[in-house]
Amino acid sequence: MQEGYENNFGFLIHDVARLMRTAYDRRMKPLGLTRSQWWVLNHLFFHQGISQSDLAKILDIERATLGRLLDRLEAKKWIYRQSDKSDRRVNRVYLSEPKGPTMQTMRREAKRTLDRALSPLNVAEQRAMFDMLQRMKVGLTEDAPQVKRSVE
Amino acid sequence: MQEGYENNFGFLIHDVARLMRTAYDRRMKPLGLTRSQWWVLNHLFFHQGISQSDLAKILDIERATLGRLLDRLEAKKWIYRQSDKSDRRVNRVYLSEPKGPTMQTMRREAKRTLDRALSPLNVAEQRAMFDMLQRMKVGLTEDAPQVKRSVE
DNA sequence: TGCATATTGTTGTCTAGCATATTAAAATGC
DNA sequence: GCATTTTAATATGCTAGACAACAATATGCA
Repeated sequence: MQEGYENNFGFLIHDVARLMRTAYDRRMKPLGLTRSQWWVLNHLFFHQGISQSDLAKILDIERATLGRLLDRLEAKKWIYRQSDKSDRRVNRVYLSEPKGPTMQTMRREAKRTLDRALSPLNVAEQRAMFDMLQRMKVGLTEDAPQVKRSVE
Repeated sequence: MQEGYENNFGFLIHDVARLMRTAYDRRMKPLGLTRSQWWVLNHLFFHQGISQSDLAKILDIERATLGRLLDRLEAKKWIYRQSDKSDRRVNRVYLSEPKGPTMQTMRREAKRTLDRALSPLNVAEQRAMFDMLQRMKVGLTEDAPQVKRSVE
């Protein structure tokens, strides 16, 4: 029962992702925002007024998960929700204000964190890795959807 | 403010790890064990009687996180704790029994999940990726420790 | 010996994720 | 035009992770 590399791969990628996340969260802490929150804000910057469901699709997380993320962001006044006039089920989400300076700081810290994480790789490797990860993601997202459909 | 590949890299690896985890968890669900729980059991198999702190170090998670993981595993009778005779602070952790068949099933499902996730890559790429991830992890774990030390 | 310091494990609090169920509203079908 | 189905958002419960603070216990040093 040796641990061949196939066995560890899943945990390795998981670890690297986790370590990057915590490294980033540590840097972000003084700002009072987590990586996920910042990622939402960042997307909102480009999609002011998007509905929660659509945003969840873009971020590829569950609507429930996003809902609570937005609760926290709304409590901190980073965003506000406004229900759609023509479809009252829909909540449209807006950035309270394009909080420039904080956004910049976050972007800078994100870059630093990433640079450090990627520092053991040369540029060609970084590119290769990015490419491979993208292909993996596509494969994995193609897998998932059939869950909903299959009623045994 | 374009999203260059540096900006997305962190989120991409995060996504891939998450997708793999959920794919695996879906397969494991019938067994009543999550990926994290299985990973703990797997390590215990090779380290019967290890202390919680040491196990947390190996798994590279917080002691608190592990403690609660063990609570759940103990409640389900997969493991038991026994306090050390010569150092009463220490809890030693044991597998209740080397539950063979379940372990095998989990291992098989882990392999299937991984094979599918890696299917977009050829063997050389898989090797390269594994190698790069390992180097990244080393770099990241070397970073973290200084946190404890820095007061200010 | 005795006190300061370090270690172990737990608890509390927070974020984030999934799944499932529920409710409200809209869209569709007959 | 009403009944059914679909969709949007929320609520709830569970796991997992981090961090901080704490009690009990060891250890080290003066």
